[in-house]
Amino acid sequence: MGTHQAVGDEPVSRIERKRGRRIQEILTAAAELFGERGYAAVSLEDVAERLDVTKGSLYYYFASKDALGTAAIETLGNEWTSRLENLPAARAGSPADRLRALLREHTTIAVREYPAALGLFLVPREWPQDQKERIKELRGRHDGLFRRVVEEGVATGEFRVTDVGTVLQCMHASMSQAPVWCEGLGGTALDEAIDRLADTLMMLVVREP
Amino acid sequence: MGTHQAVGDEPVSRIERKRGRRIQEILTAAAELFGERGYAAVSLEDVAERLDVTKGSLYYYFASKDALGTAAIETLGNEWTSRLENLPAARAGSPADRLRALLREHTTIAVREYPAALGLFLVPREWPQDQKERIKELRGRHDGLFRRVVEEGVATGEFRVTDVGTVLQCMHASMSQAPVWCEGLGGTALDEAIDRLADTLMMLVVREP
Amino acid sequence: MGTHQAVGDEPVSRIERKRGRRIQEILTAAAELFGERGYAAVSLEDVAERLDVTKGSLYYYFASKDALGTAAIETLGNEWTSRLENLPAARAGSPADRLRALLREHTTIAVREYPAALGLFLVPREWPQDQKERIKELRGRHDGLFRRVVEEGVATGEFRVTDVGTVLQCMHASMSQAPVWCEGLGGTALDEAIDRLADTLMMLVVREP
Amino acid sequence: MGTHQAVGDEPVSRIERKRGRRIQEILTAAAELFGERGYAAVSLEDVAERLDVTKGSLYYYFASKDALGTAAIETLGNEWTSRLENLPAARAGSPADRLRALLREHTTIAVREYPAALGLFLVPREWPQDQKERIKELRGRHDGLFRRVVEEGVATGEFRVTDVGTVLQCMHASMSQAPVWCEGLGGTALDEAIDRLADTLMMLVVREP
DNA sequence: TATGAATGAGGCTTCATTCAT
DNA sequence: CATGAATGAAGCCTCATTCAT
Repeated sequence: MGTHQAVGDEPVSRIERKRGRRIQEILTAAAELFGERGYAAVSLEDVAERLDVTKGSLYYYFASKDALGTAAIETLGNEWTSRLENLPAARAGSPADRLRALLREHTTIAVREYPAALGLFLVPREWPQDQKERIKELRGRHDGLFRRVVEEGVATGEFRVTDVGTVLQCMHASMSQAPVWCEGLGGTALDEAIDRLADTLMMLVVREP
Repeated sequence: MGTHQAVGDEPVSRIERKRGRRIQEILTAAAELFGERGYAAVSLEDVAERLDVTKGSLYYYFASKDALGTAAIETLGNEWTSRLENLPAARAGSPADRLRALLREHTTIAVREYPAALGLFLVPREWPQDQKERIKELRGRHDGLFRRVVEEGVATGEFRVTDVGTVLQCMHASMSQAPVWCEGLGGTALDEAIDRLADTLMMLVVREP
Repeated sequence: MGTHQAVGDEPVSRIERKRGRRIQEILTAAAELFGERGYAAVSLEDVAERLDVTKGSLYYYFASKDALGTAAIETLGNEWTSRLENLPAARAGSPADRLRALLREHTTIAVREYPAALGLFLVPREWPQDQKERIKELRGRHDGLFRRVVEEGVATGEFRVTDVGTVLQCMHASMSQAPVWCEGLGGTALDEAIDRLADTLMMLVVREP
Repeated sequence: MGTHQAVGDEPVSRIERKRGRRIQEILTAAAELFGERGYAAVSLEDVAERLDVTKGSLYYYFASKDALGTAAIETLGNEWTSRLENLPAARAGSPADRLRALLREHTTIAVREYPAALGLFLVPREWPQDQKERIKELRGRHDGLFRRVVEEGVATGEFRVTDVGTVLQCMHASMSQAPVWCEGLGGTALDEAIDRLADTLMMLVVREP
């Protein structure tokens, strides 16, 4: 049975496109749920219910819960990174402007669209060993984005940092927790909170006049 | 009978002291495991095994897994906070010195002694509602320690911050992730990593000359 | 998904009819066992074994042991009452004839078909509170059958009773114990025992010439 | 260790008398609880708690829960029977008067003092096989009391019955359920209910003028 | 493809029982 | 005698997984 390639590269036939779309739906639902409650606390029944299908159907697309989990993270990570990569404000301007844009966008996505899914990257503790590797890879690519900007700022003398790696870790950790702090906030208050976070994190690369 | 009071005030008789000690053993083991893998991913079997007893025995001391979880967090949080409160270097000197001392000690405890337990405070997502309240309380007391120093520094003009609340959140989030980054580090490398983290986080309150 | 509605109104599709049949099988087995040994003394393992399935399967149809218990009683009670309601001999003739017919049929069902299940109605002591209400309702409907005949007999002067309610209670209690006395009896002896019981209970409404 | 004779004949030494008294306390508590909730639903913890001792202590007096159960029933049955045997009104007068006195007293004990314990005799279904035998014996002796009076009444022509055995069964069954009907009744209402029951059951031996 | 059904392992919890002190 | 502690089997329940249709 031609099953379980899951996240293939390019769907070709109409039927495969449909399959690809279905997979995306599943992954989206799964990512949301895993993010909301954590991997262990989500059952396939939960995922199936959100999609209005039966548990069994999921196995047509994914070989196991673990496989679904891995793929969900992967999809999520890729989409996220792509959005940051394609953010216009992050591609031009001074390193400071670009970094702030990245920080704001990243936090906004976290808080607005995947209010919980960020925990997935942050807390690989509860994931099976297999997935941990995958997650680290994804984070690598993700971090690369920020790293390039920071290093460029350092190179141009615009930034001054204690240690690039540590700074990036702090940024990531802080943004990942944003959905938790911001729980319950909305509208303007939320925007302001995001701004405050970005401003605060910019302090980590600050170069005083 | 005399079961399930768990975290009583002060044990009196010899027998009660013994009981208290046993409870502490259990709580330590539980806190470690919950911290390592998350609440949902830890079974009572796991806890029991680490203590080399049978599952059933745990129920002699705790009425349920939830009760054990709550107590584990509570104990851990209290001990942690106490240690920070009693840290000599955190009680005298300039706000900057005291803050750095707190940051280093907090991170050291996290990395060295409870390499995993910090996640408990950080990720309340997956905890039953009951516990969430408790965790928030504990964090409040914990955060208060840092907050006082930061606010004092701001008052004296020694610190300059974007926003006290946000700064504290970032500090906490960052330190909580330290055990994950530091996984595998040891000896001098570990000390240096902790130093780097403290230095980096000090940037958040920096007052330029 | 389509789980746990258990005792729906009328099955429609073929698949739902099949589900309904399965549910009935389970309920029958459960009612028998609960009746034989009492609610608390029966494990789902017992029920499953009698059906030659695994414990877990039962949860596909019933959300809990309590739910199964409630449904078992409900089904049993309804079926029982229906059979009495539709008994030809209980719908025509003098009250005395009809009452004796009811007594005999009721006892026969108890002894022959649900040799044990009667205890379910009789001993609500050990049932969770929820079920107690349900049981009382069922008994109400059930008792109504007998009550109508007795009251009619009293109205026509054919019967003379001390107190209708008390008489009904005695009848019910006595018939419910019949399976216990009759344990081991068979064939003619059993028929005679049932006759004797009916005759004896008729004494409770006797009107002397 | 000289344990587990449990219900010995005559205690001799002071120490054995004390032991005997303790045993009686335990048996009383146990009988009450078993009667209230049924054998399976009562834990030794429950029994111990009512006596304000620890579970373990019970094993000094009884070898097992089953042994305790058997002994509890035995004690209860014996006491009950003795009280009926010694009832003045049941030892003199016409069979009718004596029978009515027995019925009333029996029901009164059931409802007033052991509001639930009667079920123990009535529903041996849920008891381990061992106990069933014992219970049947006890019931035999118990029934003998009623039987003698009924048979005497029949012999003198004062009573007319369909069948002595059946009549006795009905009486017993009906009285055993009394605590259930009477649940919630009190004072005069309770007395009246008991009277009604006795009057109703007297119908079973009625000899019309 | 999808579903309804079933399975079996594992998790939480209770409880009769044992035993050192 | 009595207790505190521990055990292990058994019970309820969940859930990932499989499979016939």
